[in-house]
Amino acid sequence: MRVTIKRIAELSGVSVTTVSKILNGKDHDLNPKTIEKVKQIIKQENYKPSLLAQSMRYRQMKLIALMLPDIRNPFFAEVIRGAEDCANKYNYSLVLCNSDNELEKEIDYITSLQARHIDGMLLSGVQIENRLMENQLKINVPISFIKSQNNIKDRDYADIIGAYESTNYLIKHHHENILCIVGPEVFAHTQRYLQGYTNALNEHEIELNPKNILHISSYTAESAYNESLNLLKFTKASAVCCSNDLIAYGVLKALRELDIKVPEQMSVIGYDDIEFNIYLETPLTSFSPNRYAMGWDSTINLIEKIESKNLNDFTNGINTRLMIRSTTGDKK
Amino acid sequence: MRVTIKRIAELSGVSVTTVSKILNGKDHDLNPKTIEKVKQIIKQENYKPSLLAQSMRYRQMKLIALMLPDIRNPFFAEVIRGAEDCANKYNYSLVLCNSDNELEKEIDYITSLQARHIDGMLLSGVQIENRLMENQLKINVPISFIKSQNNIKDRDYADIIGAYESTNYLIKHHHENILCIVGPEVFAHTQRYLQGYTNALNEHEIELNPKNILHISSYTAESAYNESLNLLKFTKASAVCCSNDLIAYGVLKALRELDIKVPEQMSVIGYDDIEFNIYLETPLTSFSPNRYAMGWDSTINLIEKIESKNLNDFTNGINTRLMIRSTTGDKK
DNA sequence: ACGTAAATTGTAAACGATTACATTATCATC
DNA sequence: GATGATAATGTAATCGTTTACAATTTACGT
Repeated sequence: MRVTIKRIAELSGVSVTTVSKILNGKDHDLNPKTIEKVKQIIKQENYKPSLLAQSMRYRQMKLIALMLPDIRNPFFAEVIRGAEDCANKYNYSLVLCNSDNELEKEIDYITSLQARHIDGMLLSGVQIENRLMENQLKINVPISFIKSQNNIKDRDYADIIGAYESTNYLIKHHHENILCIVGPEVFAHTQRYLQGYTNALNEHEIELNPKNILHISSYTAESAYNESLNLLKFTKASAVCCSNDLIAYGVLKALRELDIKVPEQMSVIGYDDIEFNIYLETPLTSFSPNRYAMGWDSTINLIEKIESKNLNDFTNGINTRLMIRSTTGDKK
Repeated sequence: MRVTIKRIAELSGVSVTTVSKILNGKDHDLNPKTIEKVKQIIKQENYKPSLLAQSMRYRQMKLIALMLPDIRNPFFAEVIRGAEDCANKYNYSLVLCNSDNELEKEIDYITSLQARHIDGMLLSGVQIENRLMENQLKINVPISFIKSQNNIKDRDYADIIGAYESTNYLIKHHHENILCIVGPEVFAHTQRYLQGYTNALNEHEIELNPKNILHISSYTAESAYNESLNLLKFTKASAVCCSNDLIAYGVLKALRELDIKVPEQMSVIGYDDIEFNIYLETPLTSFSPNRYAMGWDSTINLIEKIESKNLNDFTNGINTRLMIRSTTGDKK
């Protein structure tokens, strides 16, 4: 049986009010002797107030839900760490929700999470993201989208910048015919990546060739491998921008199979810069959005909304940049 | 303001009892008309009972804590998916706890999680694992260790089998001088891996050379790289067993740097078989413990303990096996 | 010895659900 | 129309906290 405040009160021979006051430091009007005695018993019984009962009173659970497509995408690991460390610092716990990119699952989660009295919600790469932003769907708790910077303008999304800088880099290295392989259109990330790609082309007055854009059916290496083989076989392009590293992995595998040399015949750029890039045959050039910071900052942002106050605890160095490794080179 | 059972009662002009009975299907003694009316209002108001209040009464939160060293280790992603899918099926949510291999953090978590009224705890690769198994530490909720099979005998741990089969495979391919690079001793996994390695050597009457065993300071590629360089430079061994894939990655990097060819001069075997293995330069031979099943089965095991009943919902195909790829070969 | 202010401590309601038990309504029967 | 059986609904306690407010005790001046 759990030790309750009532039991502590009994053992100390005082009322629960007194114990509660001591627990919450509101003991200015209490006899120091009483305080001493009660504290002693609390320690002795190793008593910890029930977060459940507290939540019941305060109507907040100190619980944040983190919804993402699939934790197996290594992109998320680092983001989650950032989010968890931050949540923890402010006494929140993180509940994990894998949506598998299924809209139905996402909506199911939202309903059941609200019954759970979560205090807020972190969203990354989920389909409802778009709907929520357009206010087509209502959630009665604060939400925060995981992106590389908070309080930023549309133009400053890391996805846009990343795609822009990647494409730009390739153009600077004399590539003109550049493929862009991205995930399904439903994702905000996909759309922003494409936008960055388009921006760069426009800036250099290169005409956008719709055939150079390939939407694959999911953000996995397998899809990318299967679905890009055909395009890569016949393309005249000399470079590819991939909207995440997993896609780049699939593409690299396909290129290997087609015996197209990287970077000699084809330059490849990923996005996310997951740890594994450095262990690859030819380490992958990739845009690094500082995922830990993304997780942390979005969480701070959320907690600020939940508690309606300024925490001023954002990471300072955002540090997004194109990590140039070995899959990219000058066009011959 | 949240819709409560009280509000539903008011709107329907009945008492909360009546509503509660209807919600819980205990409406056999209620007037069908009343039931209809109340159900209608529940739907209209989109009312969901508060899990919090229910937990308060039933004293269970439908919450399971999952503690592991670091989610960034890709080994865990698949395990977590298995655990989450299973938890979800039985209406539990998963709370994530990264312990960073710090005993202090682990113990902190345990205390704070109990205040949170978690119903049970899943543990994987944490230091307290040993202490708990030896009953040096008490937790007042059911716990379950994530391992490859439940209800199994000591000899059947996947770690032991994996190390045994890996070593065995190397011996069969004429290697006799085999290194074993493992993580810190505090981990149960480390100990079991070493045991499997030793078992295999014993079986073939190869004497164990203590110098062939290297404990590195953490389960990361970086540690492995830094701390194995020296050993690899001077060793006469022709093969290495690594107690996880990250270690193998570090070792591969070191070997590349030392210009030791894999598998011609050195065979390398990992453990975990993380997805990335197939994208490596020379895809890594690795023992695959079916991590999804590990997550799922351990969770079933836990929920069975929590609810004291048999769910009979274990995955059937455990399917652990040595995935032979390109980092291993015959000794010349 | 008594009133009063100050110092202590306690009572009870609230948070949102569930449920044993009590109460009220309905109706047939004598 | 009183009685009792049955059907339908409601009361109040409980889970573990917090807190506005009430109550009690103590100290002190007259």
